Amino acid sequence: MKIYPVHPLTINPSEFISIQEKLAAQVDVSRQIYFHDIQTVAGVDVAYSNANGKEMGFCHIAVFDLSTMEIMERAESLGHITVLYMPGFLAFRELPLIIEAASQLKNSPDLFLFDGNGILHPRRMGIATHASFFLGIPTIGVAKTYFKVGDSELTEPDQEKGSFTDIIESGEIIGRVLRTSESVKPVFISPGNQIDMDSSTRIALALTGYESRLPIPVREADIAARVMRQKWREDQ
DNA sequence: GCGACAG
DNA sequence: ATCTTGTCGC
Repeated sequence: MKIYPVHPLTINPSEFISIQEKLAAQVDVSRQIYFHDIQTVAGVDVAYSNANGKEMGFCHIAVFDLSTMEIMERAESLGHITVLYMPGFLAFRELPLIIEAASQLKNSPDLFLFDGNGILHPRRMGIATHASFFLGIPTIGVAKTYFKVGDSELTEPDQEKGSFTDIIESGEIIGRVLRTSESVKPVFISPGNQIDMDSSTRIALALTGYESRLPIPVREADIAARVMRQKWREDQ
């Protein structure tokens, strides 16, 4: 699929904030997207391996056909991770591998789901949002743990599947605490770009099965990335 | 200085 | 995220 060269993928940390602020001004989270409007969805995740001070990253992208929920295509990439993890700057750490894998996809998916946040971020520029500028396609962020932004407070949603509460900062809904299955830990949903909050919530819920609290594409990418790492270790 | 902290 | 064994609970 085509990748848009928004900016170099290897950047000096001193430029992280200015890049996020520049892109944040171009985010559009007003578009409604319905499940029946999309045919293929990609799940993305990165697994890591630390050895003698060196860190390797393994990225896997799994594309599902929504009509059959079968995997249509996969793409992978691996390489040394040079950027340290810092809350708020996950994209600069993982994007190089993600974009490398995405560029290998033969067909462009209709939507991307990420393990991490979208606009639920100090500068509304979580990894799902940042990635959308390179992909040119709607993205949704699905985080497993809460990333507190500003003075946003959490309200626990009901235990019933599908119930959610809003995460609000300065009057703006920037994310949702969503119970994807009854009585399981909730996930934190936020639109990445080119899609609105309600559509992101609906789609994330619709893509979640009984085997995991995570949407199936994200869960699949998570498992496959670990398999990549395991095979790599066996060859070392 | 202290606490918080997506993956 | 990753390092790691057993173990409490449905």
